[in-house]
Formats: sequence, C-alpha cells, structure tokens
Amino acid sequence: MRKDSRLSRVLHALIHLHHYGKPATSDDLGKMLGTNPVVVRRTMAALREQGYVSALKGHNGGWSLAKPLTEITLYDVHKALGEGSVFTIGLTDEHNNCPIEHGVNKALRDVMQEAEALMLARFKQVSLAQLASEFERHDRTGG
Amino acid sequence: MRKDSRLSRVLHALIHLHHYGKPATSDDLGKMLGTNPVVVRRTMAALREQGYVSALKGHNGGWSLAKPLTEITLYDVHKALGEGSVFTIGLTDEHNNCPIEHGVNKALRDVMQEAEALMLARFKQVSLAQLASEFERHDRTGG
DNA sequence: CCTTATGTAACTTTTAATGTTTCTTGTGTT
DNA sequence: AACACAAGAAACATTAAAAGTTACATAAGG
Repeated sequence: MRKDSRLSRVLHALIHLHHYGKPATSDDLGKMLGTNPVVVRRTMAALREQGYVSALKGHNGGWSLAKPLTEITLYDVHKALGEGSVFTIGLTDEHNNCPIEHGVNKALRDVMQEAEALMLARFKQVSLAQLASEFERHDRTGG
Repeated sequence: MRKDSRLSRVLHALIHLHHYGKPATSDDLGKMLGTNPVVVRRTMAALREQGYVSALKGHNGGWSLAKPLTEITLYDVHKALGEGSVFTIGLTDEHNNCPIEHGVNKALRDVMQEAEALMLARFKQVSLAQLASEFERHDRTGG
C-alpha cells in the first residue's frame, strides 16, 4: 500500500533548514531530500500556512524557519500536514445496517483510536530541537 | 489514501459464518458484505491457509469455520491477512547517507513501532467470540 | 452428465501521493 | 525598465495495492 512520506520528508527539511544559515530554495531542499522542487513547495506550503516556516520570492529567497525548533513538535508537523487517518486498516461502509458489521467496526475503531492516541501523545513529547540534537550527538560519537 | 478493509470484511464474514448454520457460499458472503464473490474467495483464502476456515466445492459447498470463534483473536485474523505495515505514514528512502534523515526516520519508526505493538496487543486480547457476544448483547438491548 | 461452487488467472478501476512540465506572480539586482 | 531568480499554482502522468470484474479450470454432489 502506498505510503505517505510527507512527514518524514518535511521533518528532514526543517532540520536541514535549521543548519543551513540562509534561506534554502525548493531546489536546494529537493536535492537534500532526493525529490523535486515542486513536491517540496507543495509539502512545505502546509507548514507555511501554520506559521512554522516562511518563504520569500526572488533573489536570496527561499524557505526559512519562522519558529525555533524548540517550539515545533512532531505532533505540530503531523497536524499541519492534515490529519487524515494514520492507518492503512479501513472499515467497511455500513450500508445495510448489519449489527455484526457495526460491532466489528466499533471494535476495530476503538483499538485504532487508542493506538493513534498513543502515537500522537508520543509525537507531542518530541520537539524538532530534540531530534536535531540527537542526530548531532549520534553524529559526533560516530555510531 | 486507499484503505485496506480486508480485516473488517473478513471479521464480519467469520461472525456471519458462525450464525449461518450451514456452509455459506462466496456468493452468500458477498451479499452479506456488500462485495462480490471473487473478493470473498481471495480474502478468505488467507484464512483457509491458516486453518481458520475450510471450503468445500460442489453442491451444499461453501465456507465453514474450522475453529470455534473462541480460538480466533483479532490478532490471528490480522496476521493471517499478512502483516504489512499498519500505518499510512512511511519513511523516506535513505539513499544518501544523511544523518538527519536517519535520525528523523528512527524517531518516527520508534513511535510507530510502539503504537503498532499496542494495537497488536489489544488485538490479541479480543476473541471473535467476544465480538460476537458483544454484538448480540447490543442487539438485544436495542441500543 | 449436469449443476454448483471453489480456485485462479488476467485485466480494469480506484485513490492519494508523487513526479513532471509549464506558466504566473512577486522580488531583488543591474 | 529589463532581467533573473524563486515561490505559487495549474494540469497532467505515474505509481502501488486493494478492489471490482470477467472468464475459465477444477472438484464434488445429484
């Protein structure tokens, strides 16, 4: 099943931005992320709308952080991308009022909601600053 | 993103089978599930391979439970369908050895693994017999 | 032998992300 | 003012896996 790698991609971009020292163009980011500039713009647009990054046109333009990484959590980024369901598991449409189908779907929905709640709670606990510092430590120790 | 509703569908089918009193043809199940017989066969085949159901050809043939519902959990069914990743969230390919990308992916992978573990643990706690009885109670109380 | 029903192959459809091309708009430089 | 740079955005193709569909082979009962 096709995956949505926007979260992974945009987190990667934000941390690169943090280290970049100047605005990064969509082309720059595209090269860092192994994708193309249009995909970068499309994905970053969601973050711009939530005020996490800003974009400038023209010479020396490009993308910059609008907030420090300490003030952005994984949850914030996930939410900015639009919280569609996180699961590949879907429920059948309950067209014919079958109580069995209702019961099955309710059971699955309950479990998925609990798992999603755990996931989002974890996402809230991790700031991008933590992520960035972890990678830097990892990098210095050469592991 | 396209959902995989095989789990919901096949659980629905198994509980119907339990109440059916005789083997149910793929056509019967297709009508109950709002889908077509070939999809039913394809999905049920995975359960047959794991010994949860059996199928007979010819007159009075069709699908029957090969184990009581008390001996089948949500986890068993989920696993029988083949445990692809449960999440729509995917990680980017780590092509260019970027430590930032590695760090981001590791953080996301850790959280997703924890959430998936919780989900599977919950699935193990629920037998299809429990599901069936819950729906029956729900049905009798008219709620 | 005929009917029923599974088993299976081959092909189409669906859906959202992703890839790509092209054009417009805005902004700084010369 | 003209130009170059870069985001914004529209339009279309590609991709992947479930799901839908058609067709036919296989097996088993009547």
